[in-house]
Amino acid sequence: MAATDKALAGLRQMIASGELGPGAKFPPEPELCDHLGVSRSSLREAARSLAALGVIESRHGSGTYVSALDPAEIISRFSLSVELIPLEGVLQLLEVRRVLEAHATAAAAARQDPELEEKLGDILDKLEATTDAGEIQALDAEFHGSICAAGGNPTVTALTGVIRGRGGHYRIFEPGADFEAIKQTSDRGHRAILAAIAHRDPAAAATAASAHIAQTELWLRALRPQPQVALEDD
Amino acid sequence: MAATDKALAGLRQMIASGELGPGAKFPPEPELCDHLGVSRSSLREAARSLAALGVIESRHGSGTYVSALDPAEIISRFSLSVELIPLEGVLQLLEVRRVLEAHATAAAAARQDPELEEKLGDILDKLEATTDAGEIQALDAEFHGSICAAGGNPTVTALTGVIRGRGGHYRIFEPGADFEAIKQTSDRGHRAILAAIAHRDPAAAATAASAHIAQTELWLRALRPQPQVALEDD
DNA sequence: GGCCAGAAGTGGTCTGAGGACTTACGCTGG
DNA sequence: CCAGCGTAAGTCCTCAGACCACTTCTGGCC
Repeated sequence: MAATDKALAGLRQMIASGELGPGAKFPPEPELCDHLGVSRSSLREAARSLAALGVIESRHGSGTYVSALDPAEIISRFSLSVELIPLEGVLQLLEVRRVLEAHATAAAAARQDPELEEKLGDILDKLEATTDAGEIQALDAEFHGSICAAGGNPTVTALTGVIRGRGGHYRIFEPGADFEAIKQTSDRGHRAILAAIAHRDPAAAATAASAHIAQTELWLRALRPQPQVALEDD
Repeated sequence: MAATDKALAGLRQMIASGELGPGAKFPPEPELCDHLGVSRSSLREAARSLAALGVIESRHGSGTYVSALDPAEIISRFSLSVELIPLEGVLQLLEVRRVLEAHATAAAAARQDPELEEKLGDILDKLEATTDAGEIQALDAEFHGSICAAGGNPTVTALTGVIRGRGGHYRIFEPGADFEAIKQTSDRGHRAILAAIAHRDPAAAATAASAHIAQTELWLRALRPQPQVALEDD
């Protein structure tokens, strides 16, 4: 087995065996090198792999630690790769989002939470009042994200959030020929979701959310726009 | 910005900008170091991060390439981290699997595919005839995996597969007090799913799949067994 | 008791060298 | 001319050593 793979397997085994639980601290790098029988370069490359996957965290000057191993945090790491997926793959991911978000929206509707409804109403008021593409995207994310969070499963919230972020790179809401029509359809979809939640109707909420996201898929398939290339600074 | 982060951002930007598409080859490491203004160590650590996320692939002696950027392949990389998630997080993930697999099973039922039904029947015949834990797990994965594949969305298949693999580390099917009862309930659940698919009844298929996985969640919550610690060799 | 400076511990980065593997070229023999 | 093969170039992989940057703890000072 190659050196880096050996180090990778060793580090993972230390966690999988229970020797190191969430938040635990690894021995210093020189000690790990000795224990695993690899050079420091190879150990560090293996550690970078696990850090990229959200399994461990290196803190400069302090040490290397096992992460919380929380699935929501681990899934969030996927945005680094998902943001690079081409349109064809994004459409497959949007189906995942549609199914999961319909489920989460239904769960949110089953709850009795006036504060949530008020918050969602405020978001939609702002959303319907703006035509700025960036603001639309941010408010849309806040609307759907709040609903998913109310659904009660942080992992679902994280997964749908990553996919939503990827879709947002496409310029559906840039001013253009169909801007008004698209914006109105989108706004109506949001109101339908909120109405279903306010009526405590999980089935209607799921249907409304599913239809809303399916509409986004249709726009993407039809427009096939080029994604924005700019990446945020890390 | 730290050196490794600078290299990471640079590599991602080369892909995001469209300069390098799926399958494209990167310049040699020394050239990239010069271009990005970092040392080879830092560049290699950044490359390892992206390789762990399934975005790039380094081939010894050949070069470094952009991956196919296929969402199913990228999601498969998650098994490295998902396999380390503790039970509490696995339950959140199982809800994701339940929702997605119900959806995929419904899609499979909507198709008319006698070959699939025959294949699934054969798998269940073997599954009902064995009591070996490893064989049960393999056949169960083949059964559900075949159905998801028939659902038509490879990304859904990959995601459910990763989660199923994680759940399989728990020893539900180890011989014990409730082994017989659990096995019978599981077998009946599989037959119900197959029957719904054979009857071309998507709604029934979704319900059967959802109930089957929900049952697994209940067992996991009740038993809270310790996961097997052994990891497969890479 | 609180604050601050120094020291120890630890990860981050760079440089240089040699090894291992893949690929492509050109030679040889048919 | 073509197939087979060996060599050479190209590229990534691993190691070793040194130094830097950041965090944390300790001890003394006010």
